[in-house]
Amino acid sequence: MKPSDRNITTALRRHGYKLTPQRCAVVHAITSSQDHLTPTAIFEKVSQNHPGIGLVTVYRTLKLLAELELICELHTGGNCPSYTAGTSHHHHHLVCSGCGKVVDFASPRLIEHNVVELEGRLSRESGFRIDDHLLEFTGLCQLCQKAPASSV
Amino acid sequence: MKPSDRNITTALRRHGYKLTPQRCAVVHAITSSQDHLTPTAIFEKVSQNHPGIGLVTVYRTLKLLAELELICELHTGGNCPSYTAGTSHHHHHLVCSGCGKVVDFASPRLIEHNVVELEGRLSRESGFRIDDHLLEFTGLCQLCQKAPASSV
DNA sequence: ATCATTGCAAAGCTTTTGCAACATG
DNA sequence: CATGTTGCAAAAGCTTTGCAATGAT
Repeated sequence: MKPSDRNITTALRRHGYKLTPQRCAVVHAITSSQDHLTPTAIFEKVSQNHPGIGLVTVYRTLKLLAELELICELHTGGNCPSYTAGTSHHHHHLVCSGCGKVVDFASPRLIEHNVVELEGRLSRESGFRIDDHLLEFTGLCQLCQKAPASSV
Repeated sequence: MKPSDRNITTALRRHGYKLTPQRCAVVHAITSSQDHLTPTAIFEKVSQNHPGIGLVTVYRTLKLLAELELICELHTGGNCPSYTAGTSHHHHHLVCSGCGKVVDFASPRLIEHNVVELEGRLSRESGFRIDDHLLEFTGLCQLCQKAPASSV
């Protein structure tokens, strides 16, 4: 079991949840991928090593992990959310509008600094209590730029 | 008909689409609201003045308008996308994680400037052709802060 | 008059819920 | 062993598609 897996599984136990093989498998599927995966993709990945698992269990596990903020839930369009390892540590997104690929990047200090200041201003003006921020770029990845304008 | 409506409707005709009362109604529902509306909300709004309309037509119209970039499609979580007037051009979002309310704000010049520079760097490093960006803050709006921790 | 558009109904998806059987701590 | 968890099946969303009737240009 990878260290990142262990972080998550011990967190689960700390919160009083039981550690089932299914949960471990879902956790591993997420931590062992760099990409953002949809529930169905995770289900398929898990099914390879763990044939009996139910899609329902994947959904329930994802919901649980996201609520505990042990994984990151992202909505980029399409019908499904997608999930990725790593919590709220400020990584931001670069989303390909062609194939849906998502690349994370760390926000440079300069931006973070300005964003935090902006947060303060917005909070004062709007009355919101701001908890988090996300900077997202959309465009076309290298492959999709080369590809002839596909049906998408 | 509001000027913003006219912009959109003439754009539709320019693209060779017919100008039906249903389409006008959907356009008007969107331009006459400050909020981001879900397809169902738009359907209900339109139904008031236009009882016969089908939800299907609303979906089709939204899809069309979003493809032509005459309205802005936003995914914030929950199961539905939401739509708002204006293209995606540089307004950013403040999303309440309690009630889902979305407030737009214009990004200050300082941020835009830094973001554009970051875009260049990311583009070079990742090979993406970057088309747009979105800065999104999440938090709790004033009402939800006051509300006793609800079921959400 | 023509061809896009509408609305209905039905299908397709993703996601959630009810419940008996099961397995973890 | 007790309770949380699983998996099936079925329900509940939201969204799309097929098709005849309608209506804009």
